[in-house]
Amino acid sequence: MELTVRIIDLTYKVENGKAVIYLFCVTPDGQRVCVRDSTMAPFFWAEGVDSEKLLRLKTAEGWITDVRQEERKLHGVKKKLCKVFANMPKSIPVLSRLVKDQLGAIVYENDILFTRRYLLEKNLFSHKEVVAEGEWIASGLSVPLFEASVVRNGGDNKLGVPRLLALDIETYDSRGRIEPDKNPILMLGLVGDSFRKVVTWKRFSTEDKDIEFVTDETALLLRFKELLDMYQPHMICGYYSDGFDLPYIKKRADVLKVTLNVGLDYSPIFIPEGDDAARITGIPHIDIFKFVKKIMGRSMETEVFSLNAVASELLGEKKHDVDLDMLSKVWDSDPEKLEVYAQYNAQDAALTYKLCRHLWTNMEEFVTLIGLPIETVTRMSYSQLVEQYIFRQAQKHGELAPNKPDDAEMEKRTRMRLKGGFVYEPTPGLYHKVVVLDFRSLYPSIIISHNISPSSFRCSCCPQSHNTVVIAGEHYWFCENARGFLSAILEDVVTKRAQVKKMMKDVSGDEKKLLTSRSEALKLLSNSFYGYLGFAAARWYSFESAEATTAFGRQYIQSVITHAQDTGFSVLYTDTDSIFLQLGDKTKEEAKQFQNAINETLPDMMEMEWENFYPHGIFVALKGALGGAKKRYALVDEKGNMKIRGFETVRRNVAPIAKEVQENVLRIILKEGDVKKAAAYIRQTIKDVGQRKVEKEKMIIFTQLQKDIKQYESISPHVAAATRMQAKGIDIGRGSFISYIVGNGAGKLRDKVKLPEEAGEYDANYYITHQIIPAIGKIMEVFGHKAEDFQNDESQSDLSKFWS
DNA sequence: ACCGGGCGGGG
DNA sequence: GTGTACGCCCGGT
Repeated sequence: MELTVRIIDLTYKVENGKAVIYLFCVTPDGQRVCVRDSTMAPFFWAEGVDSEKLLRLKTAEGWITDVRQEERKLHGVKKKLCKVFANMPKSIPVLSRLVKDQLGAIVYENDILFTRRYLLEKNLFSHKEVVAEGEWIASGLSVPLFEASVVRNGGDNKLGVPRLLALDIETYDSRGRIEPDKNPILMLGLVGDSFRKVVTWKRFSTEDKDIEFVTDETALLLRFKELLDMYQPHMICGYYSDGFDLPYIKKRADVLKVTLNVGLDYSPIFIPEGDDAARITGIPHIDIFKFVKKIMGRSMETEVFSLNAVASELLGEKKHDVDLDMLSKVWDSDPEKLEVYAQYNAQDAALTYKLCRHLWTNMEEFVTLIGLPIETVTRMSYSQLVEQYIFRQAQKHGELAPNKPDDAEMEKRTRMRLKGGFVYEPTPGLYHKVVVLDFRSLYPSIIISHNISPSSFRCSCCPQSHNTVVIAGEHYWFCENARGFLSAILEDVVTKRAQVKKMMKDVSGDEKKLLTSRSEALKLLSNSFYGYLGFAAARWYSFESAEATTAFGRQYIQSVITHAQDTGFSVLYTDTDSIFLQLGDKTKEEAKQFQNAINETLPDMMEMEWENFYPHGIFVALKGALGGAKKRYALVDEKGNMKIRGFETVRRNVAPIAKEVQENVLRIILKEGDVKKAAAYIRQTIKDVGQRKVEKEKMIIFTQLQKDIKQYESISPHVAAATRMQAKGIDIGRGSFISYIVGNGAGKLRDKVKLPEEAGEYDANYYITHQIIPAIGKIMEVFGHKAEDFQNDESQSDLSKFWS
């Protein structure tokens, strides 16, 4: 019979000396089943050795079972190879080493995980339809088992919405230390589809029917298994559950000698070394933290990936505000107060559940793009995603995967330094009628247009090619006849994305969300190709390709600069892929004509886009800053929107008054074009601050403690504030938010720090010289003002009256 | 500038 | 599991 299912997880076992694949699957109606396939043998490739010799090779555990002659390409070059089959996956590293060392052969693809090899060889994709031919057999698993003689790709239909369960635990902790061997799990929160539960083992009165009491920690662990068996999740998720929740649960089960055989094959939770994926056989586990940090983080605002920060940004929802450091004390001596902690626990699980749902389409798009299981894909870095994607395509094209670099090669590669994009430094000043144009996806489009690939680099057929770029006096050219493998793949990704974007125009709702996620996944993938080429550990590493990509990029932007100047535009600033033009006497229409003219000279894949037109903008010098010139400008468009880059307005540890003054100064200059008014406004504000007419609230500096108070060597203002908070009985540690005011008084800054509620008068002089002046100084210097102009005038003498 | 080491998340 | 994260920040030189 035939069975149509979607793979969600897979593993292999050795049975009677043979590797057997177990595919954990979901049927179209949501049943969990397992498909067993014992038809594939592990193999690797060998070059430069004959079959006879190979077949004689044998070790105690491993031997070669078969050798077949086949042809494959490496970087486009055809090779005659031996496909070497072995008795077991684990024999592969041993045997391939012997083949290399004793027989002098070159070996390829001898480090491919067996489950990945299986999916590649059979062209199967996780979460997409697969068809198995075979029959149901007696199952030793907790789900039905199907023995397959054939498993094949069933098309592009995808997994429906899976049954999901989020988990979170609260633990006893002794003075902030996590000691799973000593301290028990106090609460277990589970949230699923119309499912919510907190299990705990100390009784307190509550109205919440989702809170369930058990006798002790052992009972809590057993209840966890029961609930898993009852709910039958397709997947489970947690927040940093690879590094905390699941290892903790596993450890407690070991300590208490509880059999926690939650795997669908009755195996226990598997915790690897380090903080890699915690696994439950047959139930994929997603660590939301990992996926957010590695993949989604790039397109997010937050720099902190705590559950609270991530949930706030993505869901607009926060964790419950409870004092977690008190949990252990409350547990010991005041259990009636435990309810808030149970609610906190449930909320954490709920946020994790919602995040997983929110990010589902993003995760699934990557899964169906790469084809590997969700458990793997959600933990991969960009370069791994690119590599796995290339690997899958290589298979289709009969291309071998190049070997990973050895230690010596790695070292060599890490020392290489890439020259980046071209920056045309702006002259500080106020500018009017600024047009910004930028290249759409500059690097991907260059790689495609110039056929940049290891296989097309310095081909022998077109040395006179005009597809050449010169780097340090050397000619780099790429073939004009044969399509390079990597650039062809990348073109395919970009083309797919264009199709998806086209489709997006005609749909809405869930379908639109799906296509948006697909487009984002394809964009992230295509934008990562360039970085991948220069990534030291990459199989398809090509420093020349990476170098050529940035070199062509510099060439393009420089030619745009020249062209712009020849056309009579004044170039203000450029960086890598964007150019800022001053219109002067010219019109926007002429700038558009210029843009069109540039586009006519560009290859098809490349395009200069109209970013925006800005009536006014200022550019500020950044002398003395580390790392050379940085973007520091402010522009205002016709709708009045300000585009501000590189000013400290965004920084947290600056007083609101300084942010306010800076924003207002930029607004007055950009929108009203009145520098005198801005200067007058600054003088007035400084005067007001000097006379303390500006309210205290605007002087509160807000920051976060990066480590525990004791660990600070020097007492900076925020540490002094933290110490004061601690003295008041507030529990302060790493991550605590600190707010303070610099008060009037003598001595060092740290002696003047006051908490907002205890502060009397603020130190006006400090706020003027250390907050306001730095925020506007660089801007006003552009207009010939010196910082002292604002400090030495009458406001300062007014201020002096208040000095004691 | 260049490196070596340590950390993130969780309680 | 046919393995050995990775990128950033800090402090020292």
